[in-house]
Amino acid sequence: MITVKELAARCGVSIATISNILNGKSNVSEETKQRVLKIIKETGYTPNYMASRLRATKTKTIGLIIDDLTAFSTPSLVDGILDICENAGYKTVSENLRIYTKYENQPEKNEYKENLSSIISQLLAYKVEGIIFIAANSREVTDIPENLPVPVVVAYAYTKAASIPTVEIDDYNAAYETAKYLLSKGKTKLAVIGGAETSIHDKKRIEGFEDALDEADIDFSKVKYIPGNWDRQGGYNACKKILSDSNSETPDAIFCFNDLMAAGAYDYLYEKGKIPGKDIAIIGFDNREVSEYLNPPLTTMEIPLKEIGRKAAEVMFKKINNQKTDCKAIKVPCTFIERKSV
Amino acid sequence: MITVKELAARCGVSIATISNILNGKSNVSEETKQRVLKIIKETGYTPNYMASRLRATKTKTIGLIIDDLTAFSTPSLVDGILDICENAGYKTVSENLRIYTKYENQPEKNEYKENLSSIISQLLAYKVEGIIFIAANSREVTDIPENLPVPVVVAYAYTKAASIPTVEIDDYNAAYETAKYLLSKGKTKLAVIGGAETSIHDKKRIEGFEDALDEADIDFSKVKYIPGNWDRQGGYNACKKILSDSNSETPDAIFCFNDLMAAGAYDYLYEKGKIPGKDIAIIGFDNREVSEYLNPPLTTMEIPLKEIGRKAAEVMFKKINNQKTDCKAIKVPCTFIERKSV
DNA sequence: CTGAAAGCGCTTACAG
DNA sequence: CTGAAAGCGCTTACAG
Repeated sequence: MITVKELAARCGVSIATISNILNGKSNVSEETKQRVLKIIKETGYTPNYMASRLRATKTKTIGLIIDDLTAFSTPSLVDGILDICENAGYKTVSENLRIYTKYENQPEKNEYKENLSSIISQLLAYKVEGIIFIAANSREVTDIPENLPVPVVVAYAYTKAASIPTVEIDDYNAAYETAKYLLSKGKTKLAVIGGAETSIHDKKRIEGFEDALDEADIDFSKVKYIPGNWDRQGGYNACKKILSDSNSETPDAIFCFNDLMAAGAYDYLYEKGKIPGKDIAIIGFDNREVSEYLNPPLTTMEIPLKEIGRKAAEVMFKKINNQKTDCKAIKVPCTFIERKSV
Repeated sequence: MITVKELAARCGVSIATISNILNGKSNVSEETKQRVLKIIKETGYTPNYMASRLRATKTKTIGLIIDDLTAFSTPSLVDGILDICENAGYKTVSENLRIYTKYENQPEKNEYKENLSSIISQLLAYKVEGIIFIAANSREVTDIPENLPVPVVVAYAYTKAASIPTVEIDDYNAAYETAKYLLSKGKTKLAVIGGAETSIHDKKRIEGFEDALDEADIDFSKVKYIPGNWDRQGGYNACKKILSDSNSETPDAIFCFNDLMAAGAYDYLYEKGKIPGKDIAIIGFDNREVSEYLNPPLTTMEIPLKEIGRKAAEVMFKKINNQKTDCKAIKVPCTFIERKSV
């Protein structure tokens, strides 16, 4: 653990000069610069970020606040963010709230809010130049103060705060496209297994779905919508409800708002001796690993997680560099993955 | 961003007293302690870790070095570690090497080694009390110096360094149990789809498998072993090889060293009009999400990722507290998950 | 182009 | 029980 002081002694210069070289200041002669750089390499000296951050104003680091690392979406989101940050020569420091384990996935809990607020303070003390908040799932995030001294970007969720840009998936268009696809395959008797009625995803997707049907002059009011609680069992139950409703005709396609519920629909169909993709078309959402292992492989919408991460970081750098951004709410398009379930 | 100085002024005490209170020193009168604590709460003061870590010797923080956050195993490992750390009142600071994206998963690359070494320096500058290294997959890790001033623990991989404890899955026993299970189900013509011949996993598992067969007086030399490169396509290919080998009889069970390869074996069986679990028993490994969505649901071995994380952190705290540990290489047992594929 | 000095927000002996 | 002072390893005006 060699310090600037020792390094300076070794190089025969002052610590100020070392610092200037390390920070790319232009006021150092090429000669001493090279000499110092060489000795730095020899000694393996690494500056102590702790110390420099305490003093510096620009730290070239972004703070990451992570709702929960174990959310299936989080690692890829973070990876996309790191991609851009590293390219920009920025470091990253991350804090994991562990909302699943510690707060039962309830951001409205007081302990969660307190933790979040204390973590924001920490990050500011760290002199981060910006904060990216990474939600475990799409929701309205409400507890980030608007008057923070650094820019904030929310990834994978939404916020009403006008000063906080958000980067999300484009639920509306994803559902719109899905409906179009189904129609193009001659499916007209449609049903939807949603996540939860209160979910933002559900609302946006239903809008997109409805608009596509409208354009094709199909009566949207006839499509059955049953929420499936985002899990396999819920998908099973919803599928059961849809198929055993004797008041309306059996649908020829079911759009499930995630792959897990689609798998639940598969379960029910198989149980009834029906074959997904043959007797009834099924479409999923997320393109989780599971989807291509289902039988038949599930046609689904891929969420561009890494891309969302990248975009969030890009918006952050625009803000940091004071570029004009009219990007309050960026929507990243999903990618349709056609497999065998339609 | 109120500081000790302002806080001290507000409380009418010195900054030293504030510090003593915050660090639980016993040399402060109960009265002033309560008064200060109250004002801390009112003002929402949070100490600046940056500054305190620069000065303090005991920082109550553990450094985490993560091979790659996007490895399927990493989030749960980290979650287990955090569990124990938070219980112990320790914070955590993590660095993501991104070995997949940046070094093509090749730890032998020089850039990887340099990055690792610089990150270790950073963590030491951070005054972490210990470092936990979290591998993306099981391998021998070679580039952690033995003479670090703080204890190091390696999770999910192995190292020869005598001073570095490792926490891994118990491959030997997992395979031993699997073989026993297969035998108990009357399966005697066995085959194995391994990962890679050079893999530590393969070696240990084959040992366990062999010992179980020996005990049952079954000739191990007759079991076909084909490496499947850990992925679905490889599993498919390996299964094909096994079933089209005309020199030996068709096996009645195939043990695949991960779930993905088991899925590949499923693929091949279906292609040949055979039904996994009925015509040929298949067993997987990992208990990835995929396994319970396969048709039929895959019998497999669950890797106790969170538990490995917990154990690694526990060993770390033993080391930090100078407790005797004879735990050079801890093996955490896997959990057998019986489903429908045997 | 170079260096002496002040200071970032804390902790740690030490003196009282 | 309390506080003044030194110092952690840097960066930042500022003077030369």
